[in-house]
This record gives sequence, structure tokens and C-alpha cells, in this order.
Amino acid sequence: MARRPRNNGSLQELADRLHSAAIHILRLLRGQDSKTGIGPAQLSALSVIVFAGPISLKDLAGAEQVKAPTMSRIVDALQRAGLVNRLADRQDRRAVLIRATPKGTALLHKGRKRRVEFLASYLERLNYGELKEIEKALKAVQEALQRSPSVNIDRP
Amino acid sequence: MARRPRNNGSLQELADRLHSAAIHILRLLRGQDSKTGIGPAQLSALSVIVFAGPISLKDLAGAEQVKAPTMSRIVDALQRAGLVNRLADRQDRRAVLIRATPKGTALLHKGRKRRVEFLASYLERLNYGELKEIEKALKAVQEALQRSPSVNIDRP
DNA sequence: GGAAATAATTAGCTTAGCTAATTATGGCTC
DNA sequence: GAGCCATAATTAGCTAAGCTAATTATTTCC
Repeated sequence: MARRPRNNGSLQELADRLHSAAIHILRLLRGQDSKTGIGPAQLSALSVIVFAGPISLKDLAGAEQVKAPTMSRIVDALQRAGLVNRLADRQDRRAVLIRATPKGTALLHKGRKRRVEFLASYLERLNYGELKEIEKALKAVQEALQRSPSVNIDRP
Repeated sequence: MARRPRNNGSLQELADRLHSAAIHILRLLRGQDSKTGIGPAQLSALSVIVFAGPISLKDLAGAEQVKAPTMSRIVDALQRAGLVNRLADRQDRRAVLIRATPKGTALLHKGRKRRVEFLASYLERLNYGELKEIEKALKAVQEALQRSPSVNIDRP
């Protein structure tokens, strides 16, 4: 562990600025999501389902930090829209697995592409050195956040 | 504008990773907000009100990317909780200004401090060089996002 | 001065958060 | 093996928060 000349005030200031940047980025990208035709909660849940593969309702609720009844409802809506299916879990008949349909998967990938392209259009104005710095910083941030690698899924 | 050896695919990949990092950070910090006692939409609106000072309902709705009736309701709830006041706007009698109470301001600052301290606790595991890289990258990101400096307020 | 535009609010609907209650299944102890 | 407790999902009821439509009051423009 390297020596750290930064005092706690500066570390907090850096945390503050990182926090602000994250908010700013996501606020910027939020506008792109209306084109998916589903709301934030459904899109977020769909993202987990697509990236994690079939997942129990319980685990999905946990990943989204909501209770099971809430997630049951969100899944209802996704199912009605033809974006996910509910499957019986052979290992545990109390459980149900939620799986994305091809339609759901396509919708999610399209939405994500839209966000990424939009953000890239902002990053384009930076030079090579700046982009390189962002790349390095992202590695550091990823490392810092790796306290619990159990759920490593990003969502919109 | 410096020469840029990065092709569009790599720029998109960087955007994708920046996007993911932003999501990851905010998802991490979200858990701290329940201690404020108000929900995400109210906390976000309160943050704008506190940092921007008294603001019209219309502008607040715009800043939060919701319609006026929605924001009217959110402000109703904040007012009931004693966190904001509605004032007549002397310049335009159609308008109403929303101002944070001392109680609202205190709640917001406490919540923000909680988030920042939590994030700082993760950043603590990084060394000086890594922190410096994050600092530089944040400058670059800030520059990239500065297309519309009109609303430069960060919210939870 | 009058018509059109604008700001805020209310009503009605849907989505999404919670807790409480219920039903079926799984695990553990005797 | 039986019974009890824990667990997973769903439903019901409530509140919060998103939208559109409608209304009222004020401002702006011709």
C-alpha cells in the first residue's frame, strides 16, 4: 500500500467531484432512454436480466435494491411487453427464473448502443492524452469499487 | 484539435466503460440515501433547489426532466415535510419560486456528506498516482460534458 | 384591447416503491 | 418420516412519482 500524501479533505473533495461527474453523465444520458419505449425501472431490470442471463425473481429484486413484490410487478410489465419470460426453476420449485426474450435482448442492446454513442459524441472533443487519462482513471475506479464482485452488472 | 489515433470503436468502448462506471458508482451510493428519510425524486429536486437557490417550478421541472404537474406534486411533498417553501415571484405573477428551508438545506447537506464519505471510503484503497489520474480524468470529463453550461447542478 | 402564449395547479390514469398477508416449497430437527 | 420454521413468489392495499388533459390566472404580442 503506497504512501498517501493526500489528507482526508482532498480525498473527500475528489469523491465529491467523482460523484458529481457520475450524476452529470447519467443525467445527460437519461434523455436517450425514452426511445426504448419502457420506463427507467423496467429498463434497468431488463438490463440485469440480459447481462446476467436467467435470474430468479429474488436475485433480480436484490440486484435492483427493491423488494420482491415490486420486482414481481415490474416483471409482469416486461412480460406483457414480450420482453421477458417466467420459467419454473427446476432446482427449487418455489423459485421462478426470469429470462429475456430475443425482443427484450434486442431492445436492451439498442438502448445501450444509443447511450454509448451519445456519450462518445461528447468524448470526441477530447484529445488522445485526455482519453488516455480517462482510461487509466476508469481502471483505478474499477479497482476501488471492487469490494463486492458478486454483482458486477451495470444497468441503465 | 490534436490528432486522434483512436478509431471510433475504441472511443465507443471508452464511453461504454465510463457509462458503466457512472452507473456502478451511483448504484453503490444509492443505499446511503434512505437515511435522509425522503425518496429519490424529492431528494434530487431538493438538491437542485439548495444549490441553485430559489427557482421557479417550471425551471425546476426542466432541470429534473419532468413535467410541471409532476414537479408540483414533488414540491407539495417537500413543503409538507417542511423542507421547502413556495414564494410568489414578484417579476411574474404566474410563477412561483421554490426555496429551501434551513431544515431542507441541512437535510440535503447531511445526505450529500454521507454519500461523499462513503465513496471516499472506497477511494481510500487507491494510491496517490491513481487518485491523481482520477483527478485529471475528471477535468477531462468535465470539459467534454460542457456543451451546455446553463444547468451545471449535480443532483443525487 | 384582444388573442395567443405561458405558469401553476388539479384530476385521472399508470408505473413503481413499500408492508402485510397468503400459498407452496424446501430445510432442519427430533 | 413428521412437523415446524424458513424461504420464494404473488396478491392486496397504500403512497410516491411519472404522464396527459383541463382549468385558471397572468403575460406577451399584434
